[in-house]
Amino acid sequence: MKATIYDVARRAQVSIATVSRVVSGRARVTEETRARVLEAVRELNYHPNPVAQGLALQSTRTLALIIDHFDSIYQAKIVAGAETEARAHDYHLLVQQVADLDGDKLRRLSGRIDGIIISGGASTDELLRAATEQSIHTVRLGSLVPDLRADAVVADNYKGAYEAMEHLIGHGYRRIAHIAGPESSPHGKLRAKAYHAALEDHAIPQPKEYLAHGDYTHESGFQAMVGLLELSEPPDAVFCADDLLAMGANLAVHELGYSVPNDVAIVGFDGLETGAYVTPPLTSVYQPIEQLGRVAVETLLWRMAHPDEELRETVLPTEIVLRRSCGCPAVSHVASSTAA
Amino acid sequence: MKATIYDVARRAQVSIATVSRVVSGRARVTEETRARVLEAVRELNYHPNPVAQGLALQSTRTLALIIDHFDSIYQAKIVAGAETEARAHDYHLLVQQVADLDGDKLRRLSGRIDGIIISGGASTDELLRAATEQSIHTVRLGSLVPDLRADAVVADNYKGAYEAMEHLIGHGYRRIAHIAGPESSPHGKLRAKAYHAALEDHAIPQPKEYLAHGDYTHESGFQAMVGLLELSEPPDAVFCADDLLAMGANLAVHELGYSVPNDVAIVGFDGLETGAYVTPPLTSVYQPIEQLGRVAVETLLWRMAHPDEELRETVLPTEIVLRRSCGCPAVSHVASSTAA
DNA sequence: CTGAAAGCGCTTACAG
DNA sequence: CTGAAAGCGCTTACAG
Repeated sequence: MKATIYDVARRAQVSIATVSRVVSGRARVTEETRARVLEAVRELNYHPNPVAQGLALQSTRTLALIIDHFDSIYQAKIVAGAETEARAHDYHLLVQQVADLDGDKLRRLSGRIDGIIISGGASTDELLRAATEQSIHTVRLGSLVPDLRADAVVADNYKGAYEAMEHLIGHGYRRIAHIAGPESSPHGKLRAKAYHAALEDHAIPQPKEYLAHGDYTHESGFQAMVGLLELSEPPDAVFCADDLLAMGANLAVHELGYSVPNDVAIVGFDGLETGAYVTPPLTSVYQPIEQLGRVAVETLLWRMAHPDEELRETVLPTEIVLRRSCGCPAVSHVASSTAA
Repeated sequence: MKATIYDVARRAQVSIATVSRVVSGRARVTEETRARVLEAVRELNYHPNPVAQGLALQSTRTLALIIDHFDSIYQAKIVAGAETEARAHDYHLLVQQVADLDGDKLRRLSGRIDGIIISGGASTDELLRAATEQSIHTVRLGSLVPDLRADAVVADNYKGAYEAMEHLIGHGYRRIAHIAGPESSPHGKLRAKAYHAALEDHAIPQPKEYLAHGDYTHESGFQAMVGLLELSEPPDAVFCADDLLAMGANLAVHELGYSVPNDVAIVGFDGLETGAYVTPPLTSVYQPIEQLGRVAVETLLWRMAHPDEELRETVLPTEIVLRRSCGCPAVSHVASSTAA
């Protein structure tokens, strides 16, 4: 029922080679034959079978996006950006949830894709070696890693976090705690590093108890904050490694009868829209998540076209969004954001 | 560099047919040859090329998930569920953002997938006709539609919304408003219908001004609530078509100097975890979003195996999660939820 | 049980 | 410019 290139050739009285040429536009064809072929194509509603093309061309025109778990708005936005950019270039996007991608899993996937975008944490040394061997181009959602043959796309985690800290310090807070991400998070590590550096640079003490850990969930932020508030000298400000932690922390402050930002100020990271709707609206470091997905695809496509260029790392700027949880007297929950 | 079936055959001293047989396990082979082939497979690290298999078998073992835009936690969870289930059956998942999928776009996709899961709103009459013509199996994330040849997977929107209304009525509220979803949302329509029915059944007046509309964003919920509060007789409770609307509405109440739930109670829909972390924690109708994605894939796979069975609609139950925005005196932001 | 061969639907040197 | 043919890497009747 589905027309093939043979059907078109027969109807247009030409060979399949000619049909292929006019459909692909990759070679000169007489205007007259071309018209005949096009006519047949339309009549039969012919569309080349992409699988057959894939076999002949050794290219699938599909990319894979690999992230350990698709369960938060972050992943949704990465997918949104990546799919949009892929589609703009006539590529398709496959998604896969794999935390521990290895050479073997990669090999099973490799036949159906031309390249992969992989969440920073899962792109291990072994994996990249395997990818290289199978000549699968790879871009990391994360920083460049020495000796790993993978381009990188990442937000400026360190700088963003540092600015958040300077903002808190500027408000006059001097007992600043940090609820960090899990140990396994490369981004989290950079944000924690900036936390320490900013305090150090401003000669502000940083007691060990002021460093707590969560796993990027609301509840872990809640728990961490409870711990912080039970300290004999609780912090007067907390910088959280992401907005979910910050929202959890914020509720904990309320639950224990304190107030944000009067008793303790809070700043998050990600700049999620939802942060504008908690009480008080959450100050946060915005990172362009959807754009990260878009640029990752862009980079991958570029790499596929230029296999021998040197590694490229794209660092996207962050921007602090001032709302009220930091102590700023904002006019409205939306108007005060500096980000577009 | 990548081993093909020919390489394996040569090494094992058999024909490619035999290699295919042992690798696929679809036919009897002497234990001895089988061992030789397996040995060669291992040595060469052979994995069949899925594209070639796809061409030969006329099946790609990949499914497409089509939703207009991947930008909220809802879509992330659908992807999570769908990909998990697909992977469990050795299928892959392609995602695509298309609001107005039509026969033509479908045809371009059809060569690379065996079936599609499509967001309710986009599965029009025309589309389904096209899908049927191309014998592409389709499952709707939404209700069954008369005369449309597509299985359906959906949460019990009507019942969930009705229960939410009864809960508010049980609290004693009598001026209950509704912030509905956009006109284009099938789910939204059902929730609005339940709103009206519950009031009707309890002989509670429902002034026109109490029906507002949003587009499932925080900000539209905020604006709608502002409008409601400016009424000469503002509502004392508001049922929102989703949690984002509810969070926006909640902030609006605070911004205008009122209190939730004392001045106006709020109930949302979706039961997002994040709703537990606003102030006050949001009562909501939980729907198993990830499971919707999982069951959609399950249904699609079942349909592919049983093309002639009659249409199937799976309705998943919702469950009201009592937190504090409705007026319930909850012990903790988490402990009071009735949902697991 | 095993192999030779055709077929899945394309693309692209190679001739003419 | 156009066609015949080989090739992409598999699967599966059909013989033997």
